[in-house]
Amino acid sequence: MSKLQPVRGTRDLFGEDAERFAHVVATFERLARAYGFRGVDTPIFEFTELFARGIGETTDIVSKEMYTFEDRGGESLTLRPEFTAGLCRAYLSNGWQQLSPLKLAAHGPVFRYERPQKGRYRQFHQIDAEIMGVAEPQADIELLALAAHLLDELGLAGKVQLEINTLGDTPSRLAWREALVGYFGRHEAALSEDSKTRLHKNPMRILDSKDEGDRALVADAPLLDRFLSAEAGAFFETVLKGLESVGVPYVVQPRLVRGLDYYCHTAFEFTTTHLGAQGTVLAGGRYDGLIEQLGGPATPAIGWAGGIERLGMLVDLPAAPRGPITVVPMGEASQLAAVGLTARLRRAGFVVEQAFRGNLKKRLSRASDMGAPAVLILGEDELARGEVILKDLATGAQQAVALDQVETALAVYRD
RNA sequence: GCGGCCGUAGCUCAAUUGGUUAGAGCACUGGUUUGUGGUACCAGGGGUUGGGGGUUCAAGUCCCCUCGGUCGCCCCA
Repeated sequence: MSKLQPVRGTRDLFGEDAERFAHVVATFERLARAYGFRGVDTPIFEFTELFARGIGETTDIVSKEMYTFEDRGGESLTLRPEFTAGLCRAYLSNGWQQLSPLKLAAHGPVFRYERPQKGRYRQFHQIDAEIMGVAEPQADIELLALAAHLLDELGLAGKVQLEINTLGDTPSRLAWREALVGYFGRHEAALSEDSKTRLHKNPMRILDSKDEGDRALVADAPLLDRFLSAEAGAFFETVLKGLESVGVPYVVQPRLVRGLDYYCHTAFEFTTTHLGAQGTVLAGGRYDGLIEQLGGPATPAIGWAGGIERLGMLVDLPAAPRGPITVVPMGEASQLAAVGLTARLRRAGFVVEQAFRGNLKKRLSRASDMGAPAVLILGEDELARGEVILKDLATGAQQAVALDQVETALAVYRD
């Protein structure tokens, strides 16, 4: 291997990988527009403070996974580990309250310092959808409908499952959390080492543990139901009914929680069993308190993010587009004429490439490799006659075409 | 951050118990055909065996460190 390695956890996107990636993004952007979302781009770095306050100091993401650095002016900056905090900041910075309710769609790189694995990178990419300023469960339903629709369009309907839960409103969540701390605290000795840590940092995560001993305890752990307020319960019911109405299948997963502090009410994950340990492909939830916590007015909001690499690994490769019609000059005098012809055809809207190296065999071979449907051979003889040879590479048939009639003859190869 | 497995040409892989100049297919370049592709045949270029150190008469092969990948944990998209 070369000494020039990419940074650990990063990779170069090219060829098939790039096509899969672009396919996911293009499908997302098309659907987001159809659902009335507006595209937005925010910086890939923000003040560290934003993420620390927004996501939660004790979360793994903030406490050990951020790319944080001091710039030359002495400011502590952080490469974004997720989209939501930055979008909320933009919402407040730009006074987008006036546009509320606001539906936003974004995509781009995010950064987390984790141990890389398949489907897990240090620079990875997300598509992201957020609805800000809507307290009604209709926003939850619409956002989930978009997610499900996207996964359908990507051909993943059979490969993913929607798991959903409610984390309740703040009072119910706090009461539940306290009950969990009490319960697991009484059984602390029996907990796994990881869960002992979770007990103090993020007790709800114990519910997600894969440790067998933990699972036995989790089975008898208090459920949110007991603490769920009537309003929060009704809210969740409405969301579930909405999903049924929209035709989105789901599984209620009472132990589903989220790792970021700002979530409340609806929490969900689309998971797959096709990616090994990296099962989550798209996930999100409601975060009614976040914008206020960042110093803005109380603003209900909900959003999700999907991993482009993970989705890309699951989708079937989109059909390869037809290659370019290839202009093949032979002889020095033809070279200039070919450049002109190529430019003329490109401006006329054709997808055109030139093959100007090697012998004719080589040039045709290259055109063939690129998937060219046809080549235009322009030699000295043809040039003298004011013609070009049009050869169809699928059939092998070729014919002489007057130079000023090329566009017409190529009409059948238009996309 | 923890544990396991792996690392030979651009790609996929060979290389007896450690034993001469590390091989093959695909790809690439040239030729058979100085102007006719997808087939065939011929020839050629390409490697400090991820990197560093050690053991040995001798290391791709054994040991240590390191870098990277991968699987599981953790976490998450």
